[in-house]
Amino acid sequence: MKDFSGHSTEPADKASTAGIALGNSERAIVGLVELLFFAYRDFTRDPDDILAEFNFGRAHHRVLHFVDRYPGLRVADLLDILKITKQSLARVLRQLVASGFIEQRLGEADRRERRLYVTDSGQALAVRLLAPQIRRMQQAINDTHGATEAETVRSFLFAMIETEERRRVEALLAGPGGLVVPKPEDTP
Amino acid sequence: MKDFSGHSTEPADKASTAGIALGNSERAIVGLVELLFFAYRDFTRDPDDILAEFNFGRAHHRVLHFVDRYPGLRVADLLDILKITKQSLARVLRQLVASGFIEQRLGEADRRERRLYVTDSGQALAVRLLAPQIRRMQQAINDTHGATEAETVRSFLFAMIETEERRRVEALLAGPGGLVVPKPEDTP
DNA sequence: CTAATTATGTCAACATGGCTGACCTATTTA
DNA sequence: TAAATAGGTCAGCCATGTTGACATAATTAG
Repeated sequence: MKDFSGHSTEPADKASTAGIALGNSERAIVGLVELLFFAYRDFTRDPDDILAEFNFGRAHHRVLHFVDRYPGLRVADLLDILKITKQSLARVLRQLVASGFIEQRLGEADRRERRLYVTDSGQALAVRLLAPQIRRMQQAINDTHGATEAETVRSFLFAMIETEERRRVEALLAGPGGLVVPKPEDTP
Repeated sequence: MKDFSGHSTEPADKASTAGIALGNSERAIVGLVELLFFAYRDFTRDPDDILAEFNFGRAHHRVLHFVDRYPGLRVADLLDILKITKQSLARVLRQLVASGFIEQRLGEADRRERRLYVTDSGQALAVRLLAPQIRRMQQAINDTHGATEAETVRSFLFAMIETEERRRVEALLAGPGGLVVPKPEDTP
């Protein structure tokens, strides 16, 4: 293992901008931060191919999923869940309704509301999109065995990563020097 | 608790599209899938305000972070980590170099390579962006105590969610009926 | 009963950050 | 010397986020 970076040797004392410096315990956490990135990267990748068949994107997926899971959801509820603007939601929701995956019914008690429900085809698509994510999550949980808590979390997040990618991520997280400098013998 | 949805009563048998049906164990996993969504939603939210000061977005954050953590990274390595195209990377990388947050040096062994390094200001920004994520992650780990593995993961993901949001997320995950139908007494 | 509030929708314009496809320059390697 | 590799660049497209302004219908408050 080479110590070449200049960053890894200094304890990030230069972080004067916010008055924050990284200590040893903080640096240990960074690996988890990165694992969460990789986990989410691969987790969201699964449904994208299916969505492409319908010319849909992730925004459609999110809407369809939550309407499927929580039938009768109002637009306001969705805005609260997704934390996006009404206009952004309207665009994808309009397409989902036009495509016959979601339908709107007037609220019985309050007729200003448009309660959202998936149609049969909407439910079929929702389940199809959910399936690979459940599979990956299930496997991640199963792979997470016999460990203390931080290790459980680490194991869980790692198992969320695409199988073929794990080697590389592991190498990367092995520390600065894991991925970079592929030919250390050439350095003069 | 009311049973009103029509979806929650049926075990999603209609998922004939992919030949997949959700069983009870699968449905139990869906909550984790949603927790991961909420966790990542709030996790990525933190640095966005800081980035806005510099007219940067998440794409800049990712590049800056990985270059900070793994100094000497090559463009090809970044493409592999981020899983985006060369053109997408080039856009944000160009801005980061122009703004003086990242600098490029020719590879010593192979002079086709442009090794990437953060400047002092680049490191300062990287640390500043990382700090709230470390804080949240640290707290999520700390809050995850005394539990079996699936519960540890659940606890971990839940603790990743913005504090004020947890009540609502908890209510939502309490099952169909948790968030929707706010006035059940009005239904005829 | 009128006025304010609420739920929702819509138009227009803009920014970010993905993508494809084509093409170019150095440099290294076969 | 030719091919492969690392990287850059231009041009255009698409998805999805943003603001701001405004409209309609229904409910609720005074």
